[in-house]
Amino acid sequence: MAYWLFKSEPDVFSWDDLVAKGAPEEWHGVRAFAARNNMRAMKIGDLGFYYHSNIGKEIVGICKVVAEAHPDSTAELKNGKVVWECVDVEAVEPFKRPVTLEEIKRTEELADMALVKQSRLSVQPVTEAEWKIVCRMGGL
DNA sequence: GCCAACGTTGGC
DNA sequence: GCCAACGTTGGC
Repeated sequence: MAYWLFKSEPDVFSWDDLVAKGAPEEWHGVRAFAARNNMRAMKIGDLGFYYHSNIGKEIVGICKVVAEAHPDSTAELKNGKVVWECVDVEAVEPFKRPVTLEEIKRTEELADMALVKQSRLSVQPVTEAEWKIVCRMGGL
């Protein structure tokens, strides 16, 4: 099983919105190849952190992949072909306390996280070691 | 296929 | 609100 990190601007679609929905959410709107390729690599059951960008700048909970990559219904075709894809995710569990970007930057073992190194990438891989450390920081 | 220009993201 | 970083687009 692999671990990931999903970024969302909370004023567009927040963790609370995902919880309130109580159903799978299509992770549409990603328009970057690196992020799309990460989604293509996902398998059902993979877990991901849910990160609030811009507002909060913190990891607030854990979600899970419930559908593998499929065409993004909000994207236009290019020359009749699908370019952008997305997975479906569902809320699993909130952090007892959010883990902020600032804390992550202060933590030596997390200095290599994509969140720090490639701040613009909206769907990122997370290593198992990073996953465990952040979960502990989040009170899980 | 390269690379300059442009647009967007996201932290500060 | 600014600006740096970086990914994409499009001309050549």
